[in-house]
Amino acid sequence: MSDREMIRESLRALPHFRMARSESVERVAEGCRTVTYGKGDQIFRAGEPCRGFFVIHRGSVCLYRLAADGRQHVLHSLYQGQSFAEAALLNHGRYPACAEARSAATELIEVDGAHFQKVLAEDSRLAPAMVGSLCSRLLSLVDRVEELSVISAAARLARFLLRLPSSGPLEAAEVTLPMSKKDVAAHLSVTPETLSRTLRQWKERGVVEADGRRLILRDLRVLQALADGDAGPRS
Amino acid sequence: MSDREMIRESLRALPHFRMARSESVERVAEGCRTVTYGKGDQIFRAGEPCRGFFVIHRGSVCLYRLAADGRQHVLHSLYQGQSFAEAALLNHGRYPACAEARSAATELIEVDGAHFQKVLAEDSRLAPAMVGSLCSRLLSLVDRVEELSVISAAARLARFLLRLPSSGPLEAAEVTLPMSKKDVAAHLSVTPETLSRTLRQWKERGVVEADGRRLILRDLRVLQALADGDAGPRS
DNA sequence: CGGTGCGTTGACATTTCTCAACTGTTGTGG
DNA sequence: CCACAACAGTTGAGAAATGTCAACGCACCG
Repeated sequence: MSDREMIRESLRALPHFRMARSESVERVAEGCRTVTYGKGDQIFRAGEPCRGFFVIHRGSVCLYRLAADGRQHVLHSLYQGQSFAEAALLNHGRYPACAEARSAATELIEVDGAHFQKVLAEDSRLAPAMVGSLCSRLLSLVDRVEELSVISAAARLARFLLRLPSSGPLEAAEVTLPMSKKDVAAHLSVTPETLSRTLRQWKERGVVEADGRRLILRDLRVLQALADGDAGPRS
Repeated sequence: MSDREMIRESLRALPHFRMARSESVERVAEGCRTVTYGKGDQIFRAGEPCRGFFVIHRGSVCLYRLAADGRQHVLHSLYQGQSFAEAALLNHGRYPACAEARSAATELIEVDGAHFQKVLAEDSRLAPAMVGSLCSRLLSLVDRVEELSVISAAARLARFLLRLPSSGPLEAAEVTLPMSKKDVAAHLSVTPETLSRTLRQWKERGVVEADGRRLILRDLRVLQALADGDAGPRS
């Protein structure tokens, strides 16, 4: 598959453009190029002027901010098929956070900002298509706000696990972590230590079994209760 | 001012429609009605089908979710001139949270969902105008996610105070809380006790002076450092 | 073989919440 | 006008959740 075709495919698969005419997508694709990053490479920094937005074709990316004390705080982890920085492009003109590749050979499609805005202005059917997906992004952020403000580390982890694609029988779903536990911890805004301890407790109670990144969820009911914010039995 | 005029005015002032043609706004206004709620009245509940979205003409509203144990968790506090539930309308068709009036005589404009979507589809200039404001809403949520995941209760309070409209000299800005301390606490996702204690500490250190809802910020530099996430001097 | 980094574990510090008590204010019905 | 209820706000004591620091095993990689 040529680069051009690949770009068209990836764009078409994006929620933003799923409702758009293929002609519109075609035009957007003209303003794209592919870029490849190595693990840990910085894609952009908070405050930089916004050249365009990105679609992940392969690999993974994380968005983070730097606190005053220099620590990274992960706002979002993104994977294949997701896009980021559109909101920045269509508003600020500046990136609100830093972005970094989290896998080796992370391949991104960079959509040129000026070109995209031109297409957006000229093609009257593109904007309505985007409104829907922006709203859905908005709602998922609302969920995240709730998660962070409301619920405990254990509940966040339970939710995370239950949302992973699972295989196996209903009463013993098997899931595989899509990233290292350290990164899972960062994604959930807890320390790796807390995550490790939480998992150990669950193992001791027979709620999960663990083997590296592969987990077997033995008691979905308990996990669901934890995810819903029930404190769960102490000690 | 007639109801119709009031509605037009309020809509025009909304970020969503600031870039829209006045003809578009006119059409949207046709599908609106005003509703008045008393303090504590429920506007809608999470999961209900979405009749439309709302603009606050007077008063205040909070959006919250109910945890499994029945406690309310505030996701957002909203005031005059703000709108809510558009994202729900343009996606789910269901409200993702509960909404409640927080002031007596809270007057809302209810924009009929079906009518609005019709206008959105027919008027090709409305959607582009909305894309911008949805993006800005998105960015403000990203900020909120960062706040909640990153920073301490004291830092959240410091940020909150520094963002309030202030009067007085630069070195002793005076601000007035826009709601009860209890509600401020809920907005910041801390308990009223924690808020009270934090303020007391600051008073003892001479950083702020307090008189009910009126606060004098005596040391903006310290507050700014706290807001930036510096831990600040212990004890 | 030695280094690097993840994951785990323990001891401890810190932050924040919970529960309970008490105060002061406000609004209401008698 | 007063007694009283209701509620915001404050304070204290103690518990719970989570983070910090340090140590160690283990796998992977040059």
